[in-house]
Amino acid sequence: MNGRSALRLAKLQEALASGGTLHLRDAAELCDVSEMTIRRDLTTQPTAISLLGGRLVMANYPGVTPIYDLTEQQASHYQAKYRLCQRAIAYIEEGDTLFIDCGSTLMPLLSQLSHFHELTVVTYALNVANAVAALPNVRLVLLGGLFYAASQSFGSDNMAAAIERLGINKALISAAGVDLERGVSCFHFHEVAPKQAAIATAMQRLLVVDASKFGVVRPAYFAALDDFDVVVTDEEGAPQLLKSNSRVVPEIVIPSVTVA
Amino acid sequence: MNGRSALRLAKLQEALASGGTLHLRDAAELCDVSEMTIRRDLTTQPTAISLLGGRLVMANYPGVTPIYDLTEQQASHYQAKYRLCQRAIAYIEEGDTLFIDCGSTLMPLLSQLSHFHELTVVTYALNVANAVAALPNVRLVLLGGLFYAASQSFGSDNMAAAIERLGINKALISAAGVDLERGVSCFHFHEVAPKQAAIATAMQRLLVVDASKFGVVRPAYFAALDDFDVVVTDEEGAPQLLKSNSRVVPEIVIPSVTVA
DNA sequence: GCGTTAATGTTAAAATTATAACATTTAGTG
DNA sequence: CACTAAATGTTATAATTTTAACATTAACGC
Repeated sequence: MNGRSALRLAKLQEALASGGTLHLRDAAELCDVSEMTIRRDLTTQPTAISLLGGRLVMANYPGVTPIYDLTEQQASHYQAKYRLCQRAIAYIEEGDTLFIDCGSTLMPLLSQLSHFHELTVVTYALNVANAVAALPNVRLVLLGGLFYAASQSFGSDNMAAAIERLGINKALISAAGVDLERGVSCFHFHEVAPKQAAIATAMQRLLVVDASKFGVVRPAYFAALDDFDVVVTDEEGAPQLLKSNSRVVPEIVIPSVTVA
Repeated sequence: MNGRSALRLAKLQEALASGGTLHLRDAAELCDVSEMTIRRDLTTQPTAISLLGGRLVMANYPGVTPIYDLTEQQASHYQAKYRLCQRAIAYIEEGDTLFIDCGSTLMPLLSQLSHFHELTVVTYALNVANAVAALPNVRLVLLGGLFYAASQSFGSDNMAAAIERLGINKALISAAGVDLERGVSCFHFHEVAPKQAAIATAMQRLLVVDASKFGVVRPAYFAALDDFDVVVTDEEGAPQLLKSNSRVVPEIVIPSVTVA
């Protein structure tokens, strides 16, 4: 009977909603059925709950335990991101107030922040906030507003004003496209205001992008390349790539491009 | 050698920072050691990573997969919370703009919101935001500010103003203490401003508390009991309990207390 | 270099979890 | 009421994960 199966799953989902895991054994007891029935519910019905080594967890929980495992390839693709952030972290100093942009690029940076004694992170991204909230040594300021699921970030009218009120030391900005002529761009328009405000306020502006973004233009323009003090990227030939992909660029001076 | 173990864990933690799980096998390969060494790292060193059925997950991820399992007792204690929220949800209607307070009381309510077609949730709590962010049918407005880990919520100067700008329909407020004479109170002072602003703005004010909070006074007072239109609680004798625990209360009229 | 100790690897056994097959119960139908 | 089919339970078996013991390797001091 399909209906009862759905009821059980709803019950379990509600039990898991506030976080945590539930052992299959406990789940079975909670629903007063056998473990096998719970297993069958999970495989038969489409559900947000997944079974991980005998324990039920919410699969869709943000940043949480997704169904997909990081395979080796993903892990090595992660390596690239990680190295990129390793270079970026060289610019961070004790006591800094950092603006951290949304997206996945800067995520590997965050866990590294635990090595510092005291930092402040300003962000408008939920995934960034979650990662930073777990760090006891880092003060977190989240700029709220209406949530945009696509970028896991918030947008609001007075975000620019809120950013300008903060004493941001260094802005770490990510981008989806970088072109010498057409400038630096991203996908979502609501990201433009916070990025621009951070660039305007910060004492030091770092653009953190992997080389695959060079020569690419995305819908939302938010800065010229020379608005940044430093461009942190991952390939040796990145500056050349940047030049070759755009047309005429004699007068534009690339800032100090960091290449390990 | 302790140092290398820590290095490996750092590497793995960074790999997991952006969410996801890593199979023990892949973790071992990533670090170029045997699975056994990873196991030992995990048991020897204190770390935020936990092993769940052969997969590495971040244990401290907010609302995420904590190390503790919900035992039966916790699950049944959850039952109480769940029933409380079941009563609260009766007041929610299609299209509502809800203010959801911080704390764990209202968490079971959130997954129930998926049954509606369209809702808006306003909150200043990170755990609430995370749960709501996963719901495609609910618009999320997060009120940001400085993060307070103790209550998983944010505080800022202009939060009251931000709340008053929003058209909040119903405010669902939780509390740590309710006393007829001394009013409604919570633990943290930074919660007072948002709670009061929500109470001031909302068209309908619901206090959602289990009966164990009656007769209790906590440091931060934020409202009188009759500031609320509805008190949702879980025990039959709750209103009586409320009366008996305070001293003289002839003139105070308890609003419509919901008891199933 | 040698001996010592910590770190890591290997292997086998134990415990747990997953899968499959078949038995039993329950709900619905004529 | 008997019959059918879906749902659930039970059991055995396979696969995986965990634990423990011992072997091997690497680091360090003298």
